[in-house]
Amino acid sequence: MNAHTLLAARFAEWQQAEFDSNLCPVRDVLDQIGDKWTVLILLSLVGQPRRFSAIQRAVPDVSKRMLTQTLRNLERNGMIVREVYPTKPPSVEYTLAPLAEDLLEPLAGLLRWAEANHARIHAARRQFDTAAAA
Amino acid sequence: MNAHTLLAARFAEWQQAEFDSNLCPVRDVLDQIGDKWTVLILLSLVGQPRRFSAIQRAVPDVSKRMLTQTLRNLERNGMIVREVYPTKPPSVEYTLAPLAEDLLEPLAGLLRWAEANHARIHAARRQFDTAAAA
DNA sequence: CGGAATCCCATCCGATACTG
DNA sequence: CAGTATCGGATGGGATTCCG
Repeated sequence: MNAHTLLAARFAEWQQAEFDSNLCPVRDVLDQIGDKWTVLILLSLVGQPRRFSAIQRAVPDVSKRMLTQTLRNLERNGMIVREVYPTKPPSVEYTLAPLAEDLLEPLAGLLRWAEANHARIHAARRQFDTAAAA
Repeated sequence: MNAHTLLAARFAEWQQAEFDSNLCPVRDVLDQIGDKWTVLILLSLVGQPRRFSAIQRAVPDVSKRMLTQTLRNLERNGMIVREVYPTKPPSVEYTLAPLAEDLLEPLAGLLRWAEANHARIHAARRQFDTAAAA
């Protein structure tokens, strides 16, 4: 069963029986990974746990506020584990949970597609924009 | 090369040489598919072109405003083709472009993961929330 | 039918300041 | 060090109205 057939079939199923797009797994996962920092933070934790400030250095643009918020949300969803070491000053280490490890595989597929095709996308954009200018 | 190694390596590369997260392909694609309607609309077009109002029926909650906006954006990115038939009243048909067809494969992987694991996510959330209540 | 225009609210997110 | 609290601008997105 190829991807087309599968997706078309699943979509048809979701539509049936009072389709609630907020409950749909598609949106459930896309809402999570679609935000500004989640994926970059997850990637920074691949293969190595990191402390709060180490993540902030690895993902240069993220503010403390958004880093805290995104980490909390990831922890809530069972994607990362937060461990506090009661040293002085305190240090906190974040580790990918098995759930997130499982996510890496399909995520890698998506990112491969992104790298392979973002040139095509930008070309399409330029063409569309110059056509629209007329 | 497994997904972990690949992702860690790519992430390390992106970090080097004035990493601009807005330019990074990761964000480029996630910004696109992470919004509220894009993926659902793409799925509604798998295997069959549809007209504007047919898409709206297929994706029940979308407003005309957001449908128009999302379709424009998809067209701009070369993901769909818009064809106008000058009938009266006019009819407009939308078709998946090859770029979007290519995207279906990695997207299907992600959605499979979502369906397989959203129960685990909800369980983690319940546990986190009850723990936080104390 | 397939939009475009306008209004408006909700939230996202960054900047800044403060804290145990 | 690893946060929390607060503010305010930008953006997302729904509802409604109008149009060729």
